[in-house]
Order: sequence, then structure tokens, then C-alpha cells
Amino acid sequence: MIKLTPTARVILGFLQLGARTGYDIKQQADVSTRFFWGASYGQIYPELRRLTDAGLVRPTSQPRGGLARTEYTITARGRKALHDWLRKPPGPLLFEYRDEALLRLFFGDLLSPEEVAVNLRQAREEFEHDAARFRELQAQGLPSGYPAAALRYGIELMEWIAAWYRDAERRLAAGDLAEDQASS
Amino acid sequence: MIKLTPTARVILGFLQLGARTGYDIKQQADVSTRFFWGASYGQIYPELRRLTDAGLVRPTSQPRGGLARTEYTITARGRKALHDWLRKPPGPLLFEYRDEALLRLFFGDLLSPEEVAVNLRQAREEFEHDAARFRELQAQGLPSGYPAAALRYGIELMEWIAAWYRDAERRLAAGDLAEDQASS
DNA sequence: CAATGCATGTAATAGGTTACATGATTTC
DNA sequence: GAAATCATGTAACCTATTACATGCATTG
Repeated sequence: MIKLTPTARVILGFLQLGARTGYDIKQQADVSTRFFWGASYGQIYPELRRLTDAGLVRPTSQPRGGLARTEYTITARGRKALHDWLRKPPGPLLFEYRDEALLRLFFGDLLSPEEVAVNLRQAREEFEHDAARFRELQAQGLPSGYPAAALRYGIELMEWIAAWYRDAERRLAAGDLAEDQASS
Repeated sequence: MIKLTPTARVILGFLQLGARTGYDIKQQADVSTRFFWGASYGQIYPELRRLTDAGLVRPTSQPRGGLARTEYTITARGRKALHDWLRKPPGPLLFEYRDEALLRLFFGDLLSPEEVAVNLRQAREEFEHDAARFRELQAQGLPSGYPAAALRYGIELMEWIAAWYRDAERRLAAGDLAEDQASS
């Protein structure tokens, strides 16, 4: 079974969903998978070349007037590799979570409770802001089906996190955050 | 204001909380910040050298018998840099989220509903498993205070995600996942 | 005709993991 | 005396972002 690099997965997926150029893939990813799976030009173009060499995509020159343009289509091999990964990815599912706000909370003992409170509020506001941005995307009504479900996940996740911080602020003020006992 | 690299933040934080050696930092991070802020030897040791050169930490040779050992203490400059970052990080708070399960859901149109259902179940089970692992850590009663709050965050996040996938399974079976309308 | 959008691409840099190598000490 | 733990470190590799460079086409 062919192993796809992280970026190859998005590329093949978007190609099969109708994307044509590298530019196109980037635009679509930016308004959909971005928050849980990004892709930059610095990854996309070199990867498209590797996928071409591996026979998973096929490029065709499709200039628009004098504007050089390369359209890619997914090959049978590419479709198979994509489908294989969609059903049984090699290795455990990749999940990465990195959160500076949480790290600052973790080191809360090095700050005064007031300073921690400021940090919690700031984190909450950022996540609220993110949730609002996602809600706008949703209101524009663009996605439907599975992409809509993923967007919904993003909104609800951001709102859950914001709510968690809101609750942490409350607990801090009530004096039972830093003294938390492991609840049984 | 001194800019700390991502790894420098964890290192300085753990040093101020009492860690002594590079090995020590790694052990402590592995059972606490790991899920939202990891650190590997390949990062820690070179970074300790850079921090030494920058005057943020001070190494002292403290062999245990014939075992070479270097204990690090944070300097006044180091404490200031850490405290500055804890209160006002340069730039927006770093937040990274990467989720292969969600990407597979996003491309659900390329699979049959049955295959999507299998993926959802698999994802849910993985997150349930993670939650259980965190719960064990918590049951061992090791952390208290802010570290305990961060662990609690981890448990509740994993459980929230698992619940989201459980609900997605239900909606898929009911036929209103892939046909989702943007709810107003 | 200026600004924006379409389109491709590279170089520098950053940040990170994994695997390996080495060797002492402690515990069973 | 074998296995696990303490301890340090590096080399190879992977993945990714940012900034830059280039130039055509479209829209106001």
C-alpha cells in the first residue's frame, strides 16, 4: 500500500472533489480544512511534482491566454491510494494539539491569581473570536454535506474551549481552580 | 523583550518549577504537558546550550558517582524572560490543531456511508481510549493546582471529542449528517 | 491605469521526531 | 548478573511556514 505524505492527502482529496490547479487547492483548503489541516504553496507545488513522478496525478498544460496554468487530474493509481488511506490509514490516526494558552495556565504558579485571570480572559476572547469567524463562514452557506459537518465541528470545538476558559475564570475567582483535588 | 523559542518556554518553566537536568525536564513533560506541548531530547539539549549562551540558564556539573550530570538553574535574566512571556507573549497565542480523523470525515463523499460510519467509530474509540489514559494519570493523584487543571482540560477535551463523534455516528445513521443544512 | 486576483515556483528558515550511540547506576 | 533507569548527546530526516520573485488577466 502506497504511503501518502500528509500534504498528499489533502491534494488528492481536493483534486478528486474537483480542484484543478495548485492555486485552486490552496484557495479551497484555506476556507475549509485550514483549521485542522493546512497547506501552503511551499508544500503543494513540490508535492504535486512528487505525485506526478509517482504516477498518482497527471498534469496537463491549460494556459488561460498568456497565463501559464497546469491542471492536474488524479489517476487510477492516485484514486486507489486515496481510497486506501481514507479507509485504512497506515499507522495510528495523526492527532496534534498545541496550545500556548494552556501552557501558560499550566505554569500558573509562577504568576499571581490576578495575572492568571487576565490570561484566562484573553484566551477565552481569542477562542470566542475564532468561533465567530467560523460562524461567518457557515452563515455564508457555502459548504454542505461532510465539509459542513467538519465546519460545524470547528465551531463547536472553539465554543467548547471558550466555555472551558469561562468556567476556569469562574473557578479561579471562587478559589477552587489552583486547589483542585483529583475528583473521584 | 527576549523572544523565547517554543521549547525554551517549557524548559524555563520546568526549571523554575524545580526540574534540574535535561533528562528531568523530559520525564516531567512526558507525564504532564505532553499532550498539548511536547519536548524531545533532540530539542531539549541543543536548546539548553543556546539558553546557556544567552545567559538565561546556568549549568553546573553535578556528577552522580561516575555518571556525568549537568544541573541547570534559571538565572535572573531567564526568570524575567519567562515571566514576560507568561504575561504578554509576543504575537498571538500559538494554537495548532491537526486531526486526521476529521480530514477523513471531510472527504466522506468519496466513501460509502457504511465506510464513513466505520471511520467515525474508530475515531471515537481512539479518543475514548486517550481520555481513559488521562483519567488514569489523574487517578494516580500526582498533580495538584494548575497542572491538575491542565490535565482536567485534557480529559474533558478528549471526552468532548469522543462525544462529538458519537453524535456524528447517530446523525449519520439518522441521515442528517451528510445532508446538513447551515442551521440559522 | 491601478489594484486585485490568478498562477507558479523557490530559498531560507524553523521546528520537530526518530533512531542511534554511549555509558553509569540502581533494582530485582 | 540482567534489566531497567538515569543521563547526555548527535545525525538524518521530515514537515512546514514565510518571504520573495515573476508575470498575466480582470475589474473598477
